[in-house]
Amino acid sequence: MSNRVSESEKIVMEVLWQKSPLTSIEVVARLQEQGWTEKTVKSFLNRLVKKEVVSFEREGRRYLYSPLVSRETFLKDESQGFLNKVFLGDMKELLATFVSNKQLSDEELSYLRDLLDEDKNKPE
Amino acid sequence: MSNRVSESEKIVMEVLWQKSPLTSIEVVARLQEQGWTEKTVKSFLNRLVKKEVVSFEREGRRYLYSPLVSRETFLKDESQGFLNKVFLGDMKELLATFVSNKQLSDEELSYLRDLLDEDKNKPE
DNA sequence: CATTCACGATTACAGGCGTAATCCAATTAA
DNA sequence: TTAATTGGATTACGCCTGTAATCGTGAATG
Repeated sequence: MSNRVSESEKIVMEVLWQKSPLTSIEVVARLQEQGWTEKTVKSFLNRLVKKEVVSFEREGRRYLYSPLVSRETFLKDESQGFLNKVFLGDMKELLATFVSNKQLSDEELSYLRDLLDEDKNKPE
Repeated sequence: MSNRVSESEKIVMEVLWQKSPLTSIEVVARLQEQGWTEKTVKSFLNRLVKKEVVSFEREGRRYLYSPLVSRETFLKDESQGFLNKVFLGDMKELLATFVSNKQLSDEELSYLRDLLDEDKNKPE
């Protein structure tokens, strides 16, 4: 099992989810525009490997890093955790909070309706 | 401004949101069933006061604690933060993740539809 | 009054996190 | 071949968190 992925670590994961495998230099390149230094990114890659959410294979003296968990799995787990921790598992309250409070644009609302309609017709 | 409320600290907030003001002993009472010791709860109350999310007033030698932020505000902020950090602000992806993956029961689905219908008829 | 409680305040301490700097071995350049 | 470079591994370090223990003071008790 793997330890939790922190907020900043997840930003690194995001890069690898976009494209992988990548060398550390490539990951650094994609992150330093956002103010991250090479050292910091390398540290994160190390921790992520230790946490077993990122793997690597040697390519000469470099490593090629890849995510070990999919973004979908990660998002699903995070969502479940958020629901449980913040909303005490009360899905309705979570939905109400997102839907009201104008946190949804008209377009998002209609998108959501479509989602629900699809879901309604879904077998099982 | 106030520092972030941690996960465990939020559990203490939850108690105060249910009823307040409460003395520390009362908060302890409501939490030790869940394995928290008196010392730990007191520490959390202290930190929450320092973080300016809980206030107190003296009642003799005791303190009466009250939340300074409402549960609604807190949930809304947390939701916004979650959306931004985990889903990179992509509300549609968040919704899709919750709606699909069978994270919604039939009842929650119909509740959500009702919410949307209400919202549709809402002025502004 | 002297001693003991009760309670909040202060201090503790290990592990995680953000953010690197330093170390070391392999590689490439001089 | 020796020096400089490169890249991962190890170490650092202060702040936050979870989880208390100890301190100090005022109150209750003997």
